[in-house]
Amino acid sequence: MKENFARRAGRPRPVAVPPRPAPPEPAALAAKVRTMAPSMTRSMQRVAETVAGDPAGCAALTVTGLAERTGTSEATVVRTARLLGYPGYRDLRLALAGLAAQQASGAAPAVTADISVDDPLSDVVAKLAHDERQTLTDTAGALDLVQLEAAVSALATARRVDVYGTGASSLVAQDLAQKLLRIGLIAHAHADPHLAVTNAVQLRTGDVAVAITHSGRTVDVIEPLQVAFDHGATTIAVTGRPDGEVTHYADHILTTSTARESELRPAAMSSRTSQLLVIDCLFIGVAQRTYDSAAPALHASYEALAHRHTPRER
Amino acid sequence: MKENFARRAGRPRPVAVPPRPAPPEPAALAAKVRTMAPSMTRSMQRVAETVAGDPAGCAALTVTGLAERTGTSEATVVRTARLLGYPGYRDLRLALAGLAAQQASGAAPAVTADISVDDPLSDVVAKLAHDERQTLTDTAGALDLVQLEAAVSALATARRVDVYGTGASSLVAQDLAQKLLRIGLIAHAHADPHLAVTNAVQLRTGDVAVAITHSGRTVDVIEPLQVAFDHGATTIAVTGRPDGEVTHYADHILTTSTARESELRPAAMSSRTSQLLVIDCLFIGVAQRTYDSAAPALHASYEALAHRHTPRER
DNA sequence: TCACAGATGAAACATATTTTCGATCCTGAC
DNA sequence: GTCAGGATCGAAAATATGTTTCATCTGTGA
Repeated sequence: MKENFARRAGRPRPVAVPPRPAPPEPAALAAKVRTMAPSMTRSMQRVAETVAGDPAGCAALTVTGLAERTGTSEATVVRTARLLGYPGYRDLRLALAGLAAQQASGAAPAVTADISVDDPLSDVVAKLAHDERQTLTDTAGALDLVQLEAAVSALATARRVDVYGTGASSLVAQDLAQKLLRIGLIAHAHADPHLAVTNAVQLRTGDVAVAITHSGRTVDVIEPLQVAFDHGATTIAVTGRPDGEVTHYADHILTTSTARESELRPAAMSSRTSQLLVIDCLFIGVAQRTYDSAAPALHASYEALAHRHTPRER
Repeated sequence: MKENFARRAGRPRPVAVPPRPAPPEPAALAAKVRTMAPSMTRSMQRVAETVAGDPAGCAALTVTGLAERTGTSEATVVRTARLLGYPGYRDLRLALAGLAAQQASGAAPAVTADISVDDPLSDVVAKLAHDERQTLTDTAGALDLVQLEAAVSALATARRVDVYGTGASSLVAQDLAQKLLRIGLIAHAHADPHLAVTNAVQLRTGDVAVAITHSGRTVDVIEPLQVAFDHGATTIAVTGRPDGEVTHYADHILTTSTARESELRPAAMSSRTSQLLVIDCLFIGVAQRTYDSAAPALHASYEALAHRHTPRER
């Protein structure tokens, strides 16, 4: 377009700045259409209305397509675009795409409902993602930084770390243990309650036991924690119920948040997300405090895994 | 080429999914760039980064302009657009305009600084939560619903389900298996690659094998999936690399998103979040389709656990 | 070092947009 | 009624833009 002017300038014409009275608008396009409508010719009005009525659809059309759809010609479409303040149809189209995107992103609050049996998969995905995001926000907001700090300090200096979790929480427990192992700590996750208790007996002052239970009332997790507590270990509870029985034997309590649940959305989902966030915070905190040993350890474990991958493709 | 490989592995596969199911995304473009970046050539990466970094600016450029700005050629720009899932540059440009509009209209601009060694814990919590939220949004936006639907259908009617995952992904694999078991499916997670292969041999048509690997190149996971594939099972890959080797043996590919990573924030974190979301979607989808048997099963497993909790307090 | 596969850009080619220009349609005067 | 003058409009030419081809280049493994 710049080029157009340049080339066209076959005649002297000094440096006259083009009129350009209206800068291209972002989204107030419908308004513009309404203001301009009276000064438009019939065909142009048809184009303008079509465009204002279905930005998304029109953004997908070429000049020719839009001309056909409105029963006019390409020239008219371009003229309309000019009248609306754009240098040409191309730019109108771009603005249209923007408008469509805005409309689409604005029209997404309908996912707060519960997941039901006949929801299409697209809704399931949106709702799940939304819920988990909500859970993360809640958890992060409710985390007690003082408790977290204390828990991190205990872990960072621990001689040995035991983690207890059953059912869905056992995966979280394993995750924590795996991560701590990777930065050189001696950590173990116990899913079997008997072994957990057996091992808890070994713990003493300076060791750390972590119990992960959403309900705060899971016997299989409370028992080993109590044993560890009684043997002098520092105990940490990660639970959704800061008043649950598990907290009786916990030096530090980290509260995970609870989201609304339903038949199709069992507790495991959002509580797991919440627990994992807490675990990650613990891990990063510990890694920071033991950075000198953690960094090489992380590197080493990465290197060790490399050969388990097929050679690069590309 | 994906399709080629699948076919080459030679076995009568009835209805293949349409070759180009990837629909152009509206706004989850930065995410797409990140997932695809590793499989891009240098010049293409330059283009992708430029585009992701300044959507508004790039939307104003023509192919030639963008080629100049990135120091590449028009051909490369078009190739990049194609790789990102658009039919051509024109459509990428349109998407860019949409993205720019969304960003401009107050949508949260990415303010993610990296986590560093001396961040206070409060920052760590906030950054982690923010990142995971971002990951969820990206994953949900990039999930291919057609593939998801197909995967769900396969799982819902499966005689038996095997899930493969190693390292951090093994936890996700276990999670999926646990969940499916709870709604009455016969599912098993294999962390040991030998046992996984041994068991994969048992699979046949009507069975389903799921491989979970972020890198898409984890041998221990690819091998059992290939065995399952060769034995006629329906295979599903949950991976962050839609072009990884694992996809050669996958009937359905579910792409997890990749977030920026750093020393203190190992891959495991956001990829795990992403994988779990996908897993949950699969689970809910299956539960919906098998509702009549799933609902009582869920209830039964809940009841069975009740006595493992201490009697209600308060 | 060589051979090869893949990456890259210049230029040919195809498509989309803009402009030109003549046909048509309206309006109002006679 | 009809005719002049001007506004409106679209077909098609002219131009810009996007896409494809193909030869060259670059890096990699034997």
